[in-house]
Amino acid sequence: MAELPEIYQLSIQMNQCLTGKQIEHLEIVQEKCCNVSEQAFVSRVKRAKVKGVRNKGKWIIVSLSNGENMLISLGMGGDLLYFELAQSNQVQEKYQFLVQFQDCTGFSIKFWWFGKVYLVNEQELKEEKLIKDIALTPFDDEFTYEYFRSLFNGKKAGIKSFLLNQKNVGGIGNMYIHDILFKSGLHPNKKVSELSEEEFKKLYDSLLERLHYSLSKGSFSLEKDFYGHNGGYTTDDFLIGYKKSEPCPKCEEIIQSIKTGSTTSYICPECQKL
Amino acid sequence: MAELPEIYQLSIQMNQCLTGKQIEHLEIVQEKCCNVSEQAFVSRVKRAKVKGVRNKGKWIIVSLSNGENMLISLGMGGDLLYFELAQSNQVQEKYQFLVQFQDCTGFSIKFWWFGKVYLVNEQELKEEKLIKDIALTPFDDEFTYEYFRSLFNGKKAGIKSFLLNQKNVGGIGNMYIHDILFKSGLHPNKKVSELSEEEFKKLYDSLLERLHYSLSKGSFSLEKDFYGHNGGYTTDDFLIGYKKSEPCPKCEEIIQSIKTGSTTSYICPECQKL
DNA sequence: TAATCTAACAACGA
DNA sequence: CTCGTTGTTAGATT
Repeated sequence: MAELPEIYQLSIQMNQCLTGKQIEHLEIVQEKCCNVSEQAFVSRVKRAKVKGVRNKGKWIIVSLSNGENMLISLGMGGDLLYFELAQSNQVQEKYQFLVQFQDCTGFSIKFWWFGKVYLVNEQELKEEKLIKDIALTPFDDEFTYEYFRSLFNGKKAGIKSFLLNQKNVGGIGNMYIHDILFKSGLHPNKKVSELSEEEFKKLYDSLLERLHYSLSKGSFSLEKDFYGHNGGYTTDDFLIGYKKSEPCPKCEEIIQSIKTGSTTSYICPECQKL
Repeated sequence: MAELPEIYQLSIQMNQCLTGKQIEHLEIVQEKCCNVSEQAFVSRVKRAKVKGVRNKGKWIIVSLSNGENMLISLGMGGDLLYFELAQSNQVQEKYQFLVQFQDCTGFSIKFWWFGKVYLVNEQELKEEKLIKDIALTPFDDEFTYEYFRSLFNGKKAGIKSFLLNQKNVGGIGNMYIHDILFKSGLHPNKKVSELSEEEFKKLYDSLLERLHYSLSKGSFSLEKDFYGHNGGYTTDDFLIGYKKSEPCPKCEEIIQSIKTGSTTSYICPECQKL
């Protein structure tokens, strides 16, 4: 449940808050989350300063002054929280990973289920298979309609499967997708090869509208931002997602939850036909 | 229908017959079969001598004195035939590829569906993706029972799918497999993770027995060897393969043909249970 | 009848 | 709610 709006917001906040800070120490509670040992991790980042923070798809990349990069994936969700020792916002009780800066601030990460913090240098950053093939996100400037449309050339997957594939579009997960498809009038299993130009345009617009709308409200209300504040995009803002058995806001038909491959989908059987 | 016995026999004959001969000219009728143009092919092999011929799985590799290698795949079958100009065994009427040596002998290839003749140097030979991952064949000395048994560690595929995968075992196709599995008492879809040690041993023995037996009879009777002679392993030698509706030689049950994935399988429903 | 690559998809594990 | 790996399947190839 940390998709593009949440991750994007986090990376913006982290970039503003952490840039320039010097790493003092670091704690790895769960070594399985990392690609290197705690010892190696510490020795490679100690005394380095944060050069900047950005996102790539659902990943957060913390670049350091010495060329190292911390790659953070929240997996299925979790809390990535800022703290100030000896201030009101203390370190969260449980966490798997923690960084503390010289000024006694820092951040800790608690994964909900699976998460990762990898350390890679500039060269490894380019080759790291977990992130190298992640596509542009709808928040990127280059994500124009022409670009979006061209992604589909020659493809045959179902539209939901296609959009969730991070090699096609970065940042979309199984939460915002329901409303994006509903607003486009598309069934999750509709083959991309069967979409009309009209449908592609509607899809592009819905995609941007839903994600920007959530971002504008501070992202999802059940996730916390860097400072521990919940977002303002509540379940009331969902159009049909997770609204099983409720009436469709357009046609009053009853919303259904169906199995699409290995994920669940919420659809209006009247508005989204195959 | 050119599997290990046929290909192995061909490569032995070609090695004996062609080694030392110097290439005089070459003709590519269907350029799509090749990875380089006819012009490039000719210039890279002209005047080179045949250093040796061997097989890798179902591929035939003709190595030349100048470091070049011709990689031949008969695909689903075809005729690879020796000729002597001005002798009784003339060039076959239709062919897609032909090599002629200085002594007015040569060979021509007629694919009946898809086939390939690639030209690669020593370096490319190691990297060529079409052949680099092909596993040992049951005719290789290193194909011991211990080796064979170790292939299955941690695997979960169905046994037929596993054996036809050239990355596991080289040279097996959808013809000999029917009798190999029948003789082992194994259903094609049985998971390899569920095989007993007894079954692995029986499988190894059946595998070697069936393939060596065919080779000993000159391989399959509906295929021609390098000199145009048909093999002596006839459909009468099949145990149950292609014998739909006939009685099982062991238990008299009626042989069935079933769909297994995208291939057809012949099984005795009594002797080969899931 | 037969071979293999590819894309898409399902099941499983971490 | 994730993503990678492995295996399966349908389609295409000249």
